Amino acid sequence: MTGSFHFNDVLRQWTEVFMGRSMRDFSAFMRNSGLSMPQVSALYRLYYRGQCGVTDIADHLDVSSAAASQMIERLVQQGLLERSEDPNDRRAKQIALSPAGRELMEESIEARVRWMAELTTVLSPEEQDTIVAALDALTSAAIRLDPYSQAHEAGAATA
Amino acid sequence: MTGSFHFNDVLRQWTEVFMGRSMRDFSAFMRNSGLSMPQVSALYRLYYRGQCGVTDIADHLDVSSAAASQMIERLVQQGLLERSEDPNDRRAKQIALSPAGRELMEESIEARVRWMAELTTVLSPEEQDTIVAALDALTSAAIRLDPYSQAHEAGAATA
DNA sequence: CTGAAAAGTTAAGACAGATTAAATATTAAG
DNA sequence: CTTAATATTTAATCTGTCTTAACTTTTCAG
Repeated sequence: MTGSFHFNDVLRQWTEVFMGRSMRDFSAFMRNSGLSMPQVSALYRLYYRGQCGVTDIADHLDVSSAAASQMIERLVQQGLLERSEDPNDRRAKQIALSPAGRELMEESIEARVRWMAELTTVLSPEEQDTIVAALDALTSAAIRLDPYSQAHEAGAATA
Repeated sequence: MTGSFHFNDVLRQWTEVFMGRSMRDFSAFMRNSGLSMPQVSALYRLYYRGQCGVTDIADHLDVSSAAASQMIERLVQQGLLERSEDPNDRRAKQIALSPAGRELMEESIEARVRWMAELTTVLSPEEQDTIVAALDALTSAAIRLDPYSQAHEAGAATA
């Protein structure tokens, strides 16, 4: 049986290492893309939950709808978002990732995947198997505890 | 043998889930603490590598030293950093986390640890053991590939 | 139809953070 | 000692983001 002392110890070490690296890379990503934290947060929100309205973004970022509107406008001009009228309620706008915006999000996730993959190259096949099993278990646990963890599908539901 | 297709698939799913959650929490952390991305990045840099000069921070953030100086000034005023004269070179300043700053960093890491720990509560003891083994292997791989991944010790080197 | 509520945009003002250029203080070279 | 280089700060300016307030358009309740 693995003592819970050891367990938390391992968890903390991994988290420290992972966060240290992620922070560096993420900071560089933001500088390279010229995006601010609220902008990135909005893009991720759209990546994970799909299209939504200006007010949804504002609520998510905890800012006024005016602020969200302005920020979205800049992202639209940069070609990362698409804004269209909601056919069911013409007061509302539908905000969604543009193909370029989606690509940006995918690339930022891919960078993290690449790092993890690189780590495993220095590990034995047995350790790699262990990692697959562990991450698989963690993923399903995360989705069980918070179904919104799953990324939103890209294309429309072509029935 | 675990096929590499399966391996990358598992890696990507975990990364998506993990990043989605981290992004939400991290964004909230920044809003709650009132910090910007460059500020957080600077604080992490100091947490992981310890005290350094203004120019080091500037290089790390890829901004001018004037920008770093101004940003550090705000963080000093907020009580998160301490700035002192370098006794060996009185042109230079030594920037370090204040106790409050260190506490803030530790708390942000702790939040991530808690989330991971919470995930494991819905898993079996066997899965938990697998996770310990996997994260342990990943941590050592990360440190082997990039020794700077390890966090800097808090106290001075006594002895 | 009329008025209230809702969704978003626009405008004006404040602040953070970036840049460049100039200034200060200290160190290093000759 | 003088000059050049280094480390940081200050000033002026620009951009981005936030807020509040005012405004438009559309929806919904009577």
